[in-house]
Amino acid sequence: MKTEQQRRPAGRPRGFDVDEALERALLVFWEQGYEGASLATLTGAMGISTASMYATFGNKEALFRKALERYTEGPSAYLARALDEPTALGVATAILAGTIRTTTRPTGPNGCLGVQGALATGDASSEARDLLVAWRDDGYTTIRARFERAVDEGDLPPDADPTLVARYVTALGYGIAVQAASGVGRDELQDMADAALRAWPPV
Amino acid sequence: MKTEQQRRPAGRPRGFDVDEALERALLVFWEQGYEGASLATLTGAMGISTASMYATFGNKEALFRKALERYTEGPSAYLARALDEPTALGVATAILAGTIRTTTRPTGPNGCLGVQGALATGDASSEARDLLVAWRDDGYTTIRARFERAVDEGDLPPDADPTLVARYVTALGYGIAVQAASGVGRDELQDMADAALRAWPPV
DNA sequence: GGGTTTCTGCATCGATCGATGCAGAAGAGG
DNA sequence: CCTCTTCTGCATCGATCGATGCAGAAACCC
Repeated sequence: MKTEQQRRPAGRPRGFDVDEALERALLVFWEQGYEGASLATLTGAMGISTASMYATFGNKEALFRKALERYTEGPSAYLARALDEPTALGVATAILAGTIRTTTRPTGPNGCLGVQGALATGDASSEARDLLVAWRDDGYTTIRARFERAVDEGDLPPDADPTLVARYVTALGYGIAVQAASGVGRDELQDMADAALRAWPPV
Repeated sequence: MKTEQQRRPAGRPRGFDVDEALERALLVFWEQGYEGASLATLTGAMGISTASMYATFGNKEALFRKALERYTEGPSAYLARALDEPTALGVATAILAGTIRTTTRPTGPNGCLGVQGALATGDASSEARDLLVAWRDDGYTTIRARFERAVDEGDLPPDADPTLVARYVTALGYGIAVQAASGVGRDELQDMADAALRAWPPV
């Protein structure tokens, strides 16, 4: 069994780099949201025509889905790494620090794509909204599972509620994202996060 | 000087109730956001024609502005009331409880209009986005001023930073709003808020 | 009831929305 | 070089976007 053998297609090869185009699209979705990002703006930033976009990615919703995957594995990868921290407090600290870093990058959009990408939408964009609801729920569930493990390991006290702790950290992360989208600076948010985790765990 | 004398206009009187129409528009904006709410959906929910909407409110952006004012004085009025609580902890508790109640109403949209109304938008809706940025900043500034007073009164310890405390409470409020928009239930959010304020103040 | 003023229903505006069709350009395989 | 496959540039699709013009309907003042 060949392992992901690159099948070389006949005919004219693609004239642009798919990864780079997707990155450009990601930045547009991140900054303007799913509904606010028009095809004209997207393809303009991607440097390709609408025909190439449809041939390569399918449609706007599929493009958004792939941009979100790229976001998860790129700017939002701090989450997966944070879960490897040895202690629950370390996990929470890393999550909030990563959130702050990603939502307040000096270059690039402020805020979190998973939050501001499609928080409230019209009927036409309900699929994108549901996609982000599932994305956020995935993140929460993963965090909660990590805190459940912490309770089992004795890292969190037996009376700590993983659900509650996960909701707490998640709420702080979302709150940081919204404030970052409003222009609040990195240092101020980090000071707040430090204080929020000084009393640990929340019970 | 007459005090707001109701000037009776000549001609055909308006055939609908302005307050009720604005309430309907508010609910649409709340649920679908500024960009997601089309004029057709808005006027349909308001029960009036586009001509009546434009004659009465101006345009979509002005309608949104008035809906936001109504939101501030209605569903979001808990904020102003919370500031009257005698202690800083009471203020924070009331803010979070009010946020949870408003963002998880059994009937009506979930979440907070000020957060999900226009968090990220395209260029065409940047005015609405800026309006909500200012709205959130207003709320934060008011809360911070209240905590500054609490420090002066000795209600908060001298080493407490009103800026940090206000950011903390605000972040939790936004986080609650995002989770409510994702469908998280009222009780679960209230348990989280209770735990978050058990260690008080954050320093 | 006449005159006046305002509101409303309908049609429609130009612009933009997301999405396609098509013909020619471009490059790989033979 | 020829053929074949794929990609790209351009034009354009129907639908919907926010926003208006206009004429008739309706209700107030006198």
